Amino acid sequence: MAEPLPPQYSPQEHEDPLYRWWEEQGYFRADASSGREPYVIVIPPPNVTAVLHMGHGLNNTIQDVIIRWRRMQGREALWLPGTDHAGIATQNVVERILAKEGRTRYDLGREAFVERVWEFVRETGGQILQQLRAIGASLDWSRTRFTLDPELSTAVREVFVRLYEKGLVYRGHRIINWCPRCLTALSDEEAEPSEHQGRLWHLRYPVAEGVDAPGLPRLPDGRPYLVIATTRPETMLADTGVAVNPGDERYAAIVGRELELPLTGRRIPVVADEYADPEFGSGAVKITPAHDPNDFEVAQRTGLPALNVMTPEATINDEAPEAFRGMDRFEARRAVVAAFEELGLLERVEEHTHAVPHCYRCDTVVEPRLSEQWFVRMKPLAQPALQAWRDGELRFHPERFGKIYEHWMENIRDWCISRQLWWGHRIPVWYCRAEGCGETIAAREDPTGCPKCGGALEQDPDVLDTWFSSWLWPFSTMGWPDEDAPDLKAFYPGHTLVTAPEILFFWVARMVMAGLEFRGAIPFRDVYLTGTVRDHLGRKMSKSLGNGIDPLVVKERFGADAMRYTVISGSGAATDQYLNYENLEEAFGPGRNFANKLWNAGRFALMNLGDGPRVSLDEARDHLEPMDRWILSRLSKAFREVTEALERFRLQEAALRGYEFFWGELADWYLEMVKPRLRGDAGEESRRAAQATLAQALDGAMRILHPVMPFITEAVWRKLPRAADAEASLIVARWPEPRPEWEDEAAERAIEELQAVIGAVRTIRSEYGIQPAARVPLRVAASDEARAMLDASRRALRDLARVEELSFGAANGEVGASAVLRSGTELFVPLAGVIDLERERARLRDELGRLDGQIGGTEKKLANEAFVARAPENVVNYEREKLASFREQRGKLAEKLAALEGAA
RNA sequence: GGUCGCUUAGCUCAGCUGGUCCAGAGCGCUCGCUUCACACGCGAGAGGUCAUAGGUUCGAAUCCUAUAGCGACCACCA
Repeated sequence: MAEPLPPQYSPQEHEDPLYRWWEEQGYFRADASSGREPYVIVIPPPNVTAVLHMGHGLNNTIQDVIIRWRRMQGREALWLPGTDHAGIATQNVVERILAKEGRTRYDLGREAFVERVWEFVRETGGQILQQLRAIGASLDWSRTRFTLDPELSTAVREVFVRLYEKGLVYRGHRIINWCPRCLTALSDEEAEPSEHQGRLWHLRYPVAEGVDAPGLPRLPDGRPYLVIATTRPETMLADTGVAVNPGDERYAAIVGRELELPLTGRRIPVVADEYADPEFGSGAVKITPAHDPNDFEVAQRTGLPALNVMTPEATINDEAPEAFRGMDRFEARRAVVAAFEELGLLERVEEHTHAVPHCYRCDTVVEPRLSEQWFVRMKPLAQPALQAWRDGELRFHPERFGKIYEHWMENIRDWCISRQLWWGHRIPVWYCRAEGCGETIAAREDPTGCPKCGGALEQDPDVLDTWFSSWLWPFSTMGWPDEDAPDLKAFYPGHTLVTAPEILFFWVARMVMAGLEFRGAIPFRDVYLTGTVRDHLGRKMSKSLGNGIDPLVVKERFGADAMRYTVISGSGAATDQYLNYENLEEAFGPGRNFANKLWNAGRFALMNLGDGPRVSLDEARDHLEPMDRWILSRLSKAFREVTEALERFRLQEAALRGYEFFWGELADWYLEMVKPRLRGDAGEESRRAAQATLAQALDGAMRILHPVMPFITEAVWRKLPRAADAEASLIVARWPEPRPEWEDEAAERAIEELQAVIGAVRTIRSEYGIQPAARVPLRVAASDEARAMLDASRRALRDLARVEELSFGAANGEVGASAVLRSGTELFVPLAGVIDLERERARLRDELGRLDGQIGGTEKKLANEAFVARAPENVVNYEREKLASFREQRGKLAEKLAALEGAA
């Protein structure tokens, strides 16, 4: 037979055509009317501007493994794809492009800018979906969604209006996180704290003229003063009070009196509030209601006014003294400190490390700012979502994330959902402009006039937080709010969500809330949290560091299967994975090698299983040998273990178990043992039994490995002789169930004994340098049971251990090497005639002599007091270790020599 | 500051409810192999005080306590 296939698997040749074929055959498409039990995963929609990176590679491979497995189990499997419009992120990208043209979004105006973003999205958006095809993701492309699709926008609007009508959406003046660069509000989750080496300035506020303040320290001019501490001195310009603890004796006398706020000429009162901690600093705290959330609350309790001294860009506005107007906030900080110092009002400055929030999109320092925004009241939504977890309906993998979820849910705060952006879902709220009307309406359909007075309406200029559409994703993608939509009925609620722990609060928790609120059911039962892909130095992979790995480059060099195997076998749930971007071979070579191993098993099958239909196991049943029963037993157990691992979301374990079965059991042992039978050495019946078993084992191995390595397994599987009832494609082939009737403990023990004997003989061969081609005699002393097992396996022993002749009985004063197995079986390999004893003895004596010389030399060196005293400690230790190692080697050599010299 | 996690061969990691793990894999390393599927391979081997100190137990890498180092998340201490 001519060489049928090249000895190296070429993923480039097979992967994309296979994917196209699967897609054309419609295997990815879910049928809402099949009536089969569904299994649903909705993709965490990547940003529409995203390009594939390893994080996506990991996350989507995990989802694909799960969905492929469930599809093979016969479930109506739906994995729904789509992208997120990603408000700030996308707007920023387009603004940067405009900036290169020297323009801003304001130059274009709102309408033209939004159109420009759409253009950008249409041209370059969604390429990540194409890239997901390349790594084998079996997504149902007929159901691709985008968060700004008309249907999804309808859902967003419906939800907003419903919540508004229920009083769960409200507008209010609050301190929010403001990004002075993006010029928008951010949610608490979007303001990311990072450690910052800052300072704590202690400032003196003198009491107002005529206020008596016994017990306070005094300035040189005799006026008493209070000391307050701040990390943001520039905000003192907006102070409207100072708070002390009501129980603080030191300040009891001046509560209700006034202070003179330096630099401003304003007088501000001292108020009593629990917020002031007597233990911290001086116990007095400045209150800046417009620039700090806590101060805002204090002000509400104590009736202090709020004064805003900053523009949206975070420069000082006209509310502040003239000297500071127009300054940037950090410039103002320096100026304020300098002014205090000049006035002798700067008490002291401390170094102070604290967490400063930064914009998660542009990393600008966030400025807390008083402004009017829309909020969702979260407590009523959180309660049932928390209960779902407590009742065990919602599960996290790994479990510990449940507690994190609980903690967040218990301490949930209202969600700021308005954004001062242009790209996104416009807030469906209109204000009546008619004098004295003041009507505000939230509407499902654009209104034409004020329902109350008929006056002209103006729509709220803001858009909704991106996550306000994302939290509806599990059902907005399925036709909601149409409760009769077929997809919604068939595929909601779904089953599993796979995502990064970072967005547990942004997204996961909110989806659970939305699912319960609007559909009365949680959107998924299992939440699998992925780890982070890092480089070999433990850094997150990022564009700016240039330490990323492009999955498509990996695909090109190693194949998508190699990439998939690497990420699945390389990390468990919420466990970070370290990949060296400078050494892709190290990271992905093993996966490629494994794929190649599978390929070659396919070649082997082609050469040995013949062209006809597969020999069935039933047909061969009466001629199965122990090795056949062994591999079938192992196969059944692999089916069970891989399935159990998948059920417990232990994908890594499933992949490694499949690897071990295929390579360590099937390829290393069964394939080798069965070769003579396939050649026909043991007759036609034995040959057919071997063919049937091998076909079965390869078939099973391809099935359990398919979810992890879909391409190579399909490529191999379709080459195997076809069983009578074979499916059209491995992707829809039935997931195998354990076969108790195959499990055979006696066969397993027999083959284990055989493996141990072969291993021992190989060790002896290797140690004595016996020529590979040379065959050795073997004598075994074993229990009757072991003896019977081995006797039945003479052929395998002859081939795998290159044993000339197997006999049973003890050694009898002969020259040779012996070994004792764990089972108690003793074996003896006579060496006379196999190796040139005289030469081997001479060689060993030579080596012994050389070692003795080295040992002597080292001993002498260590006996030298001057050396031990003067040489560095590590050098002396090195010599000692060397000596120990020489002695060990000598011992082994002496043993070998003794064996060669035998009893004589 | 609070909560949680991690610390096992040179490297990256498995070891699930304590007992065939007198510790396993992959990579790397050493030695030997063009053995008729595969050198992206085959065979053999070296290499580990399971972070440290106590404790529970007949028995602990596995449970408990403390300590150290690393990491994550949360947090308004100005």
